[in-house]
Amino acid sequence: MSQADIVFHNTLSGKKETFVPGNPEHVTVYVCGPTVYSYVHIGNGRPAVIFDVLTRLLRTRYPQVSYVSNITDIDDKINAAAAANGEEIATLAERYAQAYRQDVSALGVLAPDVVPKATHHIAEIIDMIETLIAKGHAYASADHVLFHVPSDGAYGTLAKRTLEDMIDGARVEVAGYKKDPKDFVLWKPSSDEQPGWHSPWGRGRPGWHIECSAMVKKHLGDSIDIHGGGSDLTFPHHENEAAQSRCANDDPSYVRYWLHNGMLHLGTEKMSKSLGNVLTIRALLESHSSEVLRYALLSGQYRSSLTWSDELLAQARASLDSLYQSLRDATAETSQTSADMQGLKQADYPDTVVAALCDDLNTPRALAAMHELATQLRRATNGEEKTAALQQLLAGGWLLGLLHQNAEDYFTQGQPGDAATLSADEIEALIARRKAARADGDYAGADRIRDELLTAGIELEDSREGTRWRKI
RNA sequence: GGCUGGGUGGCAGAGUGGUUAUGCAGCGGACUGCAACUCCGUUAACGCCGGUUCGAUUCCGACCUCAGCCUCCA
Repeated sequence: MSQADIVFHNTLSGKKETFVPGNPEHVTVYVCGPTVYSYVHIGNGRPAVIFDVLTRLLRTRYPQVSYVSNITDIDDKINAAAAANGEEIATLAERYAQAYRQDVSALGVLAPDVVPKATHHIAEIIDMIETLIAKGHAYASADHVLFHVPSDGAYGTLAKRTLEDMIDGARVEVAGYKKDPKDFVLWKPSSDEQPGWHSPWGRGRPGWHIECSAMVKKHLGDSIDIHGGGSDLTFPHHENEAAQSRCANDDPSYVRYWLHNGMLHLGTEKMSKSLGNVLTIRALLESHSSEVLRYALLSGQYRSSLTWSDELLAQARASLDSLYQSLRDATAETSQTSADMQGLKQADYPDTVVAALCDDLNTPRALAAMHELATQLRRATNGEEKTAALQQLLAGGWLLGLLHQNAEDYFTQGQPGDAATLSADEIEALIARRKAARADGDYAGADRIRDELLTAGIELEDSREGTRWRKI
């Protein structure tokens, strides 16, 4: 019984294509991470979460998946930030690199197999630049090394624009040392204050794009299956990266599937560091649970833009609550969470969720399927049905990186920013007093206690088994 | 200006040439001392104008409009 093909929208063709790995025994994935000179914003979290779901899916199907996601730790903005607060450049970059790992880890993102950094790959970068020069695709000029764009016949095929298109509204600086205005920097000289490494072209540092080419080659090879990143990286970053790699590697199929996620918006505009309209993950975690943030990120298909707002977060929380509510009813006797569902057989993951994800990571459809599974679980009339539905729901939760908390804890521990101030013991004591009042027929007194709790952010749910509570 | 991708019910967001997801919210009912939870039922949509078709939200064309990239950006 063969299962559904995985289909991805490939930026290269502009179409959905069936995913056929170069080597089904070993699938290779590379995703561009952030440049670390400040805390990352929630927009940076989107590719981290999306491609986390991608690798979770791939790993249910392929025996080996190598996932590499870099951190850019050499960049003029890093230099500027370090200079601004009198800090060592490497210290600042490392501090924010660690913060990035913490932030995306909080979003439930599993660590990639390798998280390479540009500064640890200077030798590989220099090697690749030398190769490009030797093959006539790059040249040294005025202490710089430049990639000669017209030397690559395939240039522009990713971003789908011709050289003529680019000359039209070009805002490129016309540096005198460039043979062609579109030529871009592979290596540039450093002043004494700037970080630099010795090279055949003097002390200097790499340009932006070459690090990814070098790190992909080192960790995954000359040709890989999937390369992901934000849609704003398509041009020039990925176009340039692809040009470098295919010219240096003699392999025209540098990347078989290019996947680009859409941007997060704040209001009508893209969330962007340069515009300054960003919400850091760190700040959001002060008033929202990390899982709500992840749910919100998954509530839109990854290629579309997603407008980030308080309403989105409120709806994400309400929706996640409803999934946990069905788990709470079902998991009284088990401590299982989705974290226990890693590494199941393919067939043990729910078909509907898998099918949605196989269709170009359609996470909104996958979430819809999760809610349908939750409904099945609530409707289950016997233990067998209930167990089966529970397993399905939790297994789907694993694929999406949701439902890893114990349902009871989810509701009683509350979330950052909740109004609740009472301790569990105080709440239980009030519930006991209310129970006594009800037993005495003192409904007015019982309701007073319930209202008091509600004011304190605690909602009660009565059932035959007793009264339970949740923070709201 | 060039290139790319959108405009779906109160909100978010899938999908489809005819039976019209899912979540939140709303409405009616059941349950409850009353609520909450849960269950049952239910309202409501496809930017605009043409075309193709027995039939289009779905295909084609024009238009309006929004966003992204063309500079650092996930």
